[in-house]
Amino acid sequence: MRQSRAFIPTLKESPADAEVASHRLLLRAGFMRKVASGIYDFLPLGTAVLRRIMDIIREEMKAAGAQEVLLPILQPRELWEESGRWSRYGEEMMRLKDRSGREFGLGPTHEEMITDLVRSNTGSYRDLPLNLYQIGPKYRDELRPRFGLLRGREFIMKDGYSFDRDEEGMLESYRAMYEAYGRIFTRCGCAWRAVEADTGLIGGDVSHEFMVPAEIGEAQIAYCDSCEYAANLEKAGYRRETPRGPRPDLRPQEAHTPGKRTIEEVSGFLGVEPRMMIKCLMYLVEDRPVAVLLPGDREANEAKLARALGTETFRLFAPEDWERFPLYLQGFVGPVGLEGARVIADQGLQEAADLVCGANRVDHHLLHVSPGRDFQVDAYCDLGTALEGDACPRCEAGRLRREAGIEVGQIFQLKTRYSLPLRAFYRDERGESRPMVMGTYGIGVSRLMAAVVEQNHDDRGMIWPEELAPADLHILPLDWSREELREEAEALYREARERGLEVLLDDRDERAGSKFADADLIGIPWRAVIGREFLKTGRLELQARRDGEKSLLSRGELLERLTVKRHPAARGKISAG
RNA sequence: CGGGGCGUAGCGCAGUUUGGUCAGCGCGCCGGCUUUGGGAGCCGGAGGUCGGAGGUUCGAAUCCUCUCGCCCCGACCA
Repeated sequence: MRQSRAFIPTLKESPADAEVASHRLLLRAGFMRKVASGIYDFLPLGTAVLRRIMDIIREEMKAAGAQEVLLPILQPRELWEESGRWSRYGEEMMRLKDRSGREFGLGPTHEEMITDLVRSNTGSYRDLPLNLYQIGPKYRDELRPRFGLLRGREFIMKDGYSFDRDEEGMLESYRAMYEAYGRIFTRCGCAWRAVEADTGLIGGDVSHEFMVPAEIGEAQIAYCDSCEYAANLEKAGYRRETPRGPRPDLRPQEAHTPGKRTIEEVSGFLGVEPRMMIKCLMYLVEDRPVAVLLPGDREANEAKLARALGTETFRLFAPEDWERFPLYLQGFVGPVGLEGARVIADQGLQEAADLVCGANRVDHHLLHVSPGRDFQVDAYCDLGTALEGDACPRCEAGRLRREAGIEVGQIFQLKTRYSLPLRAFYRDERGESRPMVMGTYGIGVSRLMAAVVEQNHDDRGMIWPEELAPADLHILPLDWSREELREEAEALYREARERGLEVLLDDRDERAGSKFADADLIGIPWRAVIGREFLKTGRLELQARRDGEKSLLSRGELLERLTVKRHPAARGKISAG
């Protein structure tokens, strides 16, 4: 590609509304442009990178036995009624009507569509297993699109679905996808981590997320510094230490705590460590009050709470709830003598003794309280959020660490979550009808592109990993008006392309500084500089974008070196478009 | 949806408090000359219904009302 004719509108200044590196650099380097909140055009360079990511995905999917399909974005309401998600998906689904009033949704995901396709075209155990995937745009009307490609309303996604005869088969499909995902993210130049993930109430019981560590990541993960354990914070377990005070023999005793409502205030006032207190949170669960108990130093984890309660319709008491239930005194609620509320407690309190909690009387707390003896608990569950430094739930020695990450993929063991309601059945060897056992596997393709930039940039621009770069070589003749330089650049351009390299030739009549600045911004991994050195010695300068390392080479040596570096499989078929 | 902020040329911004030489600056763009290893200099030029609608006024980018869009924080989130 000749840069003079390429559509690469770079910007010297950052657009004002770009906060994170990937967003800012992708705009500045002319890879994309914003159309509306959370909606972007991909320009030629951005498209080239997406194409390379998709090529990697296609190769790995093919190797893992999956077949590519392409399903409509426009999905009829009736299908979503069948799975119950037309109403459940809520405002996040973009909806529209055709001229005759028929309703459609723009696909946020394709479980219904794929299940419909498979159920009506497979009937026998001989048709299974089946693993289908597609790559295309998805639509989610996010409450708050942000960070450019990291949370958009229209984005490119690879979504895949496996259909097996039974659970063992599904586990096999799941494992194959897990491994393929690891290869994909590695080839994309990412440091990544697979973590155990929450499935919500929808997706069966086992799920993994693939996380790319990044400061600006919206997901929080916990991992063990000693073993392989890693989990989304919503799911992360930890080994509990039971808080037991020195006097479990004493009976509860009231203490005057004037105006002390928070754990911190009471702890300071009474000189008791937060972990020796009972945090009592009032939740409104399906319109009824529930008391949620935790050790005083723990935050409640609402994803875990949803699982424990078996519903997602709950909220922490709001001001109007405190008014509606005047029996409960904000700041002084406690489980002892609490009336009219279910009580669920974190497992960490199960064997605890001699703690401090609210007395259900204004300005008073209770000392020497022991669960079980002084109050009843309806259920003990895992409700707390893991903290940095907690003991690992899997191994003896490990401590948990926390990290922020960008979720670039997630895989689910769906089992029969969709095949039952959508009646995707097959006949087994004995002619009996059985539901297909499914898995679903997603990769945020456009988000992955942004995640790669978050991990691969410096203050001057992006630094593309070789497999994803929009080109393999960037040729910079520093003075286009000098014929010798021009001729050498043209020769290199021609010969590099003959060797199957994708090349960007900066044939613009620009000054050296501008060419360097744009080249740094765009981030093609290898740069051939043709300038002063060539005029003096006939050598070219090969520079690595990542570390700036330079070597002086003849044209032939330079070509040889790059041809060897080039990944043989992924190149050469990208130039269309 | 709650809180905060912002819409003025392709991009970045000043001007709005106090209505009247306020249609401006830098970058970019076009033309010319000089330059040419890290975003050059000089000269000349094009480009804006000041987000939109309505109102107040002799007069509105500026004041008022409504509206649309965008960003940040929060709530929420396969």
